[in-house]
Amino acid sequence: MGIIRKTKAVTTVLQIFEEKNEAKSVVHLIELVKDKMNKTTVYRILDRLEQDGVIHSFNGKDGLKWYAKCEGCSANHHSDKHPHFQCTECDKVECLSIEINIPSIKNHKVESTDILLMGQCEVCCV
Amino acid sequence: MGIIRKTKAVTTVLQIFEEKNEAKSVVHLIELVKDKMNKTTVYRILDRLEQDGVIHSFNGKDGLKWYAKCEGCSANHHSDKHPHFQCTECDKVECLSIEINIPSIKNHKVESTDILLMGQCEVCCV
DNA sequence: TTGCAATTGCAACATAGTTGCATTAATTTT
DNA sequence: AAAATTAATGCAACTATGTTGCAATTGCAA
Repeated sequence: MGIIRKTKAVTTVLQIFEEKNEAKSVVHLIELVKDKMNKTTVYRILDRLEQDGVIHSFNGKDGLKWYAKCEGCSANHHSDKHPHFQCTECDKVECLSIEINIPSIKNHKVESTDILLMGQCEVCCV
Repeated sequence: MGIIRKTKAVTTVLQIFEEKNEAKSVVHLIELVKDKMNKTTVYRILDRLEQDGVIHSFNGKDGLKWYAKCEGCSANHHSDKHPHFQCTECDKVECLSIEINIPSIKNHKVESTDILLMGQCEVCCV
């Protein structure tokens, strides 16, 4: 169904994604807005925004759900194909615009991929 | 520290992995042995087996933790580098022995990868 | 077989995420 | 501009996954 009404809560969540082009875990998001809304609301807003293709989700290295807004996102073309990078030191997650070539696998039909690269980010690399 | 004693519980868990070369989610494993041992024990045995390199773990598409035993596993060479394939229809997970080439990323140091391919397996492909 | 440390069971806890339902607030209708 | 409609929210209770402390048990070495 997606977003129908632009409420204060929706605006608040969207602002967080617009401020910085960085992925956020749901847990972190809930913490960020805990004075302004209920955690249930956060979960529901994220669902709706994802259905509308405004943001996309993926799993972090800890198994937690992360969300990010990025260029590739739109209602039709859910950009669930690009890889993500999570820093093992500062935990920051970035969307990568690189293409990773997946060889075809015998008798299998690959429909989507979930690729998380881990290591040291620009800041922690030093 | 790893496995020191070969208890009944350890044997039971190992048998499950030896029977069939297939990955299992922790939830499924707990269900399989729920008459024989406590869930805490299952978690602890899996931890120890992983530390010994007898099995390895990774995240499934649902964010759940999965474990598998496979050729590449050993105490030193924790084969956390190979990709996995999860069927979107029957949920079965397989270890893939293919190599996926990761291009180098500017100012980042990639240390490990977590690659899950999703689609239809051999059986569900028809 | 005895003793000790590893292992297990259990209960209680922690955290992520979901559900039902009454209330509130955007948006549409009049 | 007020009323009506219904999406969105808050709250409490719940489910599921996973962890911890501690007492009881068991594997193994001496």
